[in-house]
Amino acid sequence: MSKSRDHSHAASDRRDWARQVEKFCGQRELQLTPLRRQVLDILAGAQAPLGAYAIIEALSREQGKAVAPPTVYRTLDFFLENGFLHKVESRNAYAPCEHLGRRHHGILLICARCGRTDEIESPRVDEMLQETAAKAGFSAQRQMVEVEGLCEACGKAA
Amino acid sequence: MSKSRDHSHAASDRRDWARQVEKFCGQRELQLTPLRRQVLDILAGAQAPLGAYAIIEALSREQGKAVAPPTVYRTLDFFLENGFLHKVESRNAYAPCEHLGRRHHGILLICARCGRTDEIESPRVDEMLQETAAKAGFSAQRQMVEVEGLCEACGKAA
DNA sequence: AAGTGAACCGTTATAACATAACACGTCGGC
DNA sequence: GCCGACGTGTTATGTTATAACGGTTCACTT
Ligand SMILES: [Zn+2]
Ligand SMILES: [Zn+2]
Ligand SMILES: [Zn+2]
Ligand SMILES: [Zn+2]
Repeated sequence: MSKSRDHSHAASDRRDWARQVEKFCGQRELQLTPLRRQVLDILAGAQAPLGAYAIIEALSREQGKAVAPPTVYRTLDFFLENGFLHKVESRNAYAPCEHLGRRHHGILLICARCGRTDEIESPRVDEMLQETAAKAGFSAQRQMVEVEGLCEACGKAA
Repeated sequence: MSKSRDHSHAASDRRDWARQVEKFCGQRELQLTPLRRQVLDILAGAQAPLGAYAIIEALSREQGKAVAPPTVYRTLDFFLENGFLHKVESRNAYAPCEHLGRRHHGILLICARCGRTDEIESPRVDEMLQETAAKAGFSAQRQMVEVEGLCEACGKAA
């Protein structure tokens, strides 16, 4: 079934992500505290990027008591700073980085129908973007590329 | 001084934008009402993309009484739907489209220092993005490309 | 002329997203 | 024992966006 390079978003992928984050934290001496692990699991268990408040709700359910926004935002900051997560700017949501450990600019493919995202990398796009910006006298530092459309599954369904 | 293709963001550019919007509304029988014209002028008078609440404040000042959010958001929707404005997703702000009348995906260059934006077009980037997405089984419909860095002026200053 | 519907705008309230500021506990170095 | 770094809890607030309802105008119909 699975080709060498697929974009299936199976639960196994996300579990993999969680394991890799764990590994990275070990390597870099970052503290993967109980709270962080809990948020990690919530994110790993989601099929699509979650908003901060969705995480707050999930966490509150699990803990049986209300969790306040700063608690979750701090955790998200930790993940973002360490490159474990990308913020989906057009949706105010947070998606696991699918290329952990590689220095990269992600390109996010966002399905308009099912809401799932896929992250791809393209050095060529990155380069061309740099160049194109440079032609306008602009020196690029950071880039955000989000593409909305239909994922493979939803494309077939439609 | 000015080359055939510059990105100066002079006040004249933005005034030009306002005139063109006016023209388009005439051509397509879109109503450029007093409220819309007022918002248009506020946007045209800004040096950098404005947030909705900045527009609300400007409008409230001009009208001498409080203007409520829906009033402005509806106006923004009108401009967005007709392609007069781009939303800067990474900043929750709204920037004049610098390529009115052309069907295009804008690439926004956002200066981290002065906050101004420049919109450029690149069919090559667009194509490559389409292709790259297609390779992942994804059919792209809309794309948001935002690049943060230093504009020409700020680059020289630094 | 009265009736109808679309487009626009005002108004109130609320939802959704995000951060400031301060307090407390733990742990490791000194 | 003291200190500072780090992580978390808590309260309050700031920022961005939309829902829902009402009223006016105007073009079009009957
Ligand atoms: Zn990534
Ligand atoms: Zn889909
Ligand atoms: Zn444009
Ligand atoms: Zn600048």
